[in-house]
Amino acid sequence: MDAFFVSVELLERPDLVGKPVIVGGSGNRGVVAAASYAARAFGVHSAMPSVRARRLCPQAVFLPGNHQLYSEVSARVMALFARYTPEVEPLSLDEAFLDVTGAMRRLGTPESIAHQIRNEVFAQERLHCSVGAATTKFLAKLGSQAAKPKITPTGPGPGFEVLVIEPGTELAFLHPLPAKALWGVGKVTLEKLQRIGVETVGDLAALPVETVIGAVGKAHGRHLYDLAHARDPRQVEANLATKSVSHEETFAEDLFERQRLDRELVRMADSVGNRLRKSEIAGRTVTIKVRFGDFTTLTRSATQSGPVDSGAEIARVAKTLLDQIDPAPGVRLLGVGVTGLTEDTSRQLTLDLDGGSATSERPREVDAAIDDIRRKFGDGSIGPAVLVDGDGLRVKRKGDQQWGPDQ
DNA sequence: TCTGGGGTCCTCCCACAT
DNA sequence: TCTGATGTGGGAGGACCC
Repeated sequence: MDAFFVSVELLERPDLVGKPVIVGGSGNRGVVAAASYAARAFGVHSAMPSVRARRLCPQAVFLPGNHQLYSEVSARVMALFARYTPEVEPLSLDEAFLDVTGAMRRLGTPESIAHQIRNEVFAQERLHCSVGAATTKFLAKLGSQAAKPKITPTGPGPGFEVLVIEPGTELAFLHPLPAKALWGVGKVTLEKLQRIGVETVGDLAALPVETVIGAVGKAHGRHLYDLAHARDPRQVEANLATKSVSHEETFAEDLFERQRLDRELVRMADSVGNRLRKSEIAGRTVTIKVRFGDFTTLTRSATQSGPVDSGAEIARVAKTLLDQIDPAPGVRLLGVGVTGLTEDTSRQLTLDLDGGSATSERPREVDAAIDDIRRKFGDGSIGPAVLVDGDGLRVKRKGDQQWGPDQ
């Protein structure tokens, strides 16, 4: 999807079409989630600190973003894709891989299918998308990027809309591209590659694989070398299992008090537990993440004997992990996550070696009752008592603060 | 310039078992 | 019984993606 978040917003705000619009965090610690093509002409791009974006383009209209709405639109678009092929692998809210091999006899060439999808997405959602078609996922992705509208100083120019990389032409397309275009080449890897004289994908492809491995490591080097030769054996995989569920937040101001941090942990653990139970999964490893004011970041984790999905249990483990960290320098970001996920949500019975003392474990019925109440009356209807303050109960939901704390 | 949130994957180190 | 090699899982950190 092209400038997805912004495009969804413009459906509600047609008065802003053609103007520089930025979706993202408005606060001093926020970042740009998406920028309209008019804003991009000023050098604004996603992941840029909002402060800088505002400096580059003071006339831009900032919108706070609506993660829930984008998820709903995304789900409808993904459902539309599924009418073409069951092999749909969502990559994010606004991107997906489709394996249309099995649909070609029914629907025509990949190029024809791509146009049909574009037209149908626009007819249904009034949103534009760009499509790349190729024999591998990686090349299809590069194709879709190349097909997007072009950014020029005078505004957006039309793109290819659909770009097919025909079999046999892969290397001619790939090799002139900058090495940064390869999946897995970010700032650090690019510097390592530049040290051995690599600027383009073609430069990398011309080197012996051992040289690439020497520069960036074994697994990474082998992978990049293969991509540079247009070799990408990964299949489109529908129904990929989630591997972790987490919630993290940057605070508007650094926090120093342990009591306040504990409350935030409970809030986040409650959100993570809620999402785990909604997905009917549970995980054995609880991880906390702490980022200090100077941006140094620590993680601490603990693996339990059995899977957990209860907010109270996750919070209990998270608090013991936080005991290992001194918050005195000031905590900028706090996060809680669960990994080692399994669909087996049956709870491990533990030996109570304390002679029957009360533990934090509580019957599953309590969580089940909470879930029922939330289904009927909304997420904010019930929650841990510690989260009740002057404004009532405040719980956290995914996407509540997607792009940084508000102003 | 000053850096969000939700993820995945890889590497290194260490402890422990074989 | 001790020692070294090897495999494995957990923990921590980091790079990268959208």
